[in-house]
Amino acid sequence: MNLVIAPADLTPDPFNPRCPTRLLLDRIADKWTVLLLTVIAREPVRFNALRREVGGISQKVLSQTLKSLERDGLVTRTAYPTVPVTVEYALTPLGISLAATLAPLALWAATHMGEIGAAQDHFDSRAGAH
Amino acid sequence: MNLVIAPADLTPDPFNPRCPTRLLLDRIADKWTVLLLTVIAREPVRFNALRREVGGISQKVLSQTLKSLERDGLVTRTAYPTVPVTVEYALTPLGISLAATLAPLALWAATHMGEIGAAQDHFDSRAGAH
DNA sequence: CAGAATCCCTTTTGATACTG
DNA sequence: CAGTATCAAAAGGGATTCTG
Repeated sequence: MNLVIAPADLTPDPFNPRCPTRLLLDRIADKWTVLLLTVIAREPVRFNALRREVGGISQKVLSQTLKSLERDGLVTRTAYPTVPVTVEYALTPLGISLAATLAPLALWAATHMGEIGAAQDHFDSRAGAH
Repeated sequence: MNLVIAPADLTPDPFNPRCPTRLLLDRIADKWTVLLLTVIAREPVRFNALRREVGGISQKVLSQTLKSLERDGLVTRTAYPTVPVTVEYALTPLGISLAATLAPLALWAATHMGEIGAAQDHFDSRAGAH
């Protein structure tokens, strides 16, 4: 049984640490990046509003992550000269396309996380059995 | 006391640290999990072959990650009583469905990583300009 | 071959305090 | 409001050694 999830030329060689998939994963596979991307995708949002929406993230980490996203061309940062200053984060077209690619993941999670939890319980009960 | 659990939604509330998307990301958003999933998806594979295919991963981390994947019900581990023993890892149906959901990401990476690199160069050159 | 165990270092993350 | 600076804690990850 051989599951082909993409044409041969679209499954880059993990042999090569420089394959695009690895480069992308090294960038977005952290605790917050994907989550921030999906939240900003809903609508442009300000710093502290974003922080409240994503419960549990510290100022520092939010700031760092947003800076990385901006550097990667996925997010724009717009400062308005109000008093006090307000800053709005939004997705770039590139960010929109990545968020769209990531979106099915949220659906998968909502559908299948229960199965994962059940598998964990089963595994743990068997491990503890002896 | 009447607790209403939100129905499965395409955009779950990141407000709640227990939303399925966050739970899934906390599990798979690390350096190797997604990569291993996509490699095993191609065909069942043995431990050291897997390690060679995914260059750069240590025995310890490969072992740990595979154990987590097995615990989550995403991967099966089958030991054959050969001498020496051979162990084959394959995806479960759940793992196959997750790998299929993740697959478009590899295509996105192949298509757009160049743009991210260009954005980084642009950002860095502007930052260094003053 | 397929790991488990150990040691150790690096990166990530968080808490707290302070600034324009 | 939107951050930065600093310190401390924790997790992640790697190199090496050993075993059934």
